[in-house]
Amino acid sequence: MTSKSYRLIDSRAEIGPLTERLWAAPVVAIDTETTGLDPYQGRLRLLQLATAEETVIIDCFSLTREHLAPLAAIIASSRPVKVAHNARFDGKFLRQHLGMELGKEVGGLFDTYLASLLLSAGSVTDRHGLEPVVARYLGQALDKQAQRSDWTGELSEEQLDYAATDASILLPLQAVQQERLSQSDLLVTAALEFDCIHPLVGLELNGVHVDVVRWRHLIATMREESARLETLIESELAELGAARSQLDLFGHPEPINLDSPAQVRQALARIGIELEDTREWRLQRLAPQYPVVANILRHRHLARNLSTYGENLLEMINPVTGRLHPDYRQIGTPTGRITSNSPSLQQIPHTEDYRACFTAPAGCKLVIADYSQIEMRILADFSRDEALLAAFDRGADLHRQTAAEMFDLPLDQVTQRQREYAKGLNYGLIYGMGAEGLASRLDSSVAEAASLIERYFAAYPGVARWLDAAAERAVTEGRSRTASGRLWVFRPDPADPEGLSALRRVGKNAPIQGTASDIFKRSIRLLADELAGRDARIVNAIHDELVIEAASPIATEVGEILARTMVAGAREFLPRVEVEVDVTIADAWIKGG
DNA sequence: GGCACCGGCCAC
DNA sequence: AAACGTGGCCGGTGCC
Repeated sequence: MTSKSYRLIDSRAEIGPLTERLWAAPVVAIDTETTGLDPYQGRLRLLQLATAEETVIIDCFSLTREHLAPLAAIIASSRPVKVAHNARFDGKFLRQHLGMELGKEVGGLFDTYLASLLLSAGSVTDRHGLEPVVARYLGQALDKQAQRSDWTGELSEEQLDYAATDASILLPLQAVQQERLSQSDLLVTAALEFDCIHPLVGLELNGVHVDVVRWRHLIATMREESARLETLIESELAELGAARSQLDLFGHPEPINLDSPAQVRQALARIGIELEDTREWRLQRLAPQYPVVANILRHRHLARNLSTYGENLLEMINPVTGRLHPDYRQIGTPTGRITSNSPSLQQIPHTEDYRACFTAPAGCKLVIADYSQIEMRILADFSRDEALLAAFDRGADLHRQTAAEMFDLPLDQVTQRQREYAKGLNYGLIYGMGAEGLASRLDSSVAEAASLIERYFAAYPGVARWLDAAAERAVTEGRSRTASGRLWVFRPDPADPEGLSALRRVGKNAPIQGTASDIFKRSIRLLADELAGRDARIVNAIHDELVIEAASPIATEVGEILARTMVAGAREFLPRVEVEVDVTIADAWIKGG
């Protein structure tokens, strides 16, 4: 084991010579130990650095930010390459506690965690903690027991051993993964991902500003209506003869729990409505006929939003910053999408009542930019469909155009509702929605739906060919790649009778959704570099939308930078199609028309 | 009391 | 017949 040869550094005199030696190394492994997971509340305890020649452990309780300052340039630079396992975590603590910017320069990082995710190519069973990754690529056992130990006091020999090994093991791991990435043609995607780490560190540390007063008001309004509906529903059910025979301790009838689908189903059965389940679409059909069903739907909507967003969201506000700092998973899906949780800012309802609560702080504006119909444009580029490319060339709004065709209207007579409808249709059809699915959406016959689909694909024959070929490839090759080369190896369940059709659908979707991720990540990096040095920062990232908080005087300029940069990011992967970005400048997270 | 699963529904 | 793809998250429910 190399771990015995570490050196503990706790005097500033050693930093200068160490820095000199590190500059000479081609690769430096880096790891940190902290007293918690939150960079705003936890402290940085140790900083470990390893090269082929040596492993050092720096005691961050003994040495200050000023003492360690000589290391900052190495941490930020592209050479030596820094290797870390989940560098985003270390990057947050390094920036917050030492003012260092891990991976600031393009090409300066190799993340063994992200590399593992890419190499696993969408496997849902592979784990990616350092221990399983070291086992997988080095065939070596790693003891992670000390990870959750107390790092606040005097450190034991075991803890220091652990800290040193965690860093030094990254060097052979990186070497093996580098080779595997090369063999699997994943180097371009890996570089794309590694360059995205530094911006995401910024994104997480920045967090997003919430108007707490407004949020509380929203919750209170919803609570009132929810309570009113509860009483109303109870009495409506009673009138219809669905009162429960069970009585509580005081002899009152036990109210049904509207949060329980089973109880709702039973209550409806007692008034003569037999349902397989109580999903929204079923209840929706009964709502016009039964006021009580409409009320149940409304109540469910409120209850759901209250529980998912309500008070919970306020509890996640960081006590130090007063802002929300979601955890992002940089490769959150096999297609490469970023996901976020605690809270997931990616699923806040799109209605203004919610979004208006996410605001720009005093002196700032929010600059909101999203790609216009990016997946349809990717499809146009991939398929080279002439009609679709031409539509984007002349700046057409594709969803509007589809609506015009469907409803047989001139373009300028299409309503917002019809356009929204057509949007669902565009995305539904390209990802394999069948005639049955469309018929139920349209409330039409299957034959009518089938002829509509035929008409749709006749208008875009290149699209039909490409989708067919993509589905076929998924079946014959069992894998797909995005424009950057991101790989997803499909592992269909052989026992699933619908497995083949599901595979064909995902074969159509994966390259498109995945390329959108590639583009988005490239744009994040380009944008972060453009914003460096300006009073502006990325505060939210939602698949194809970026939200920037910018000092009011430069908001317009930032808007222009956003549009230009996002188009440039897309251009790298889409040589054939026009790309558009919609930009809104506002005081809250509400997009303009 | 923790865990896994389910029905249900929000986003893109 | 909700099979149109990717997620996260909630409360209810049943199990250990």
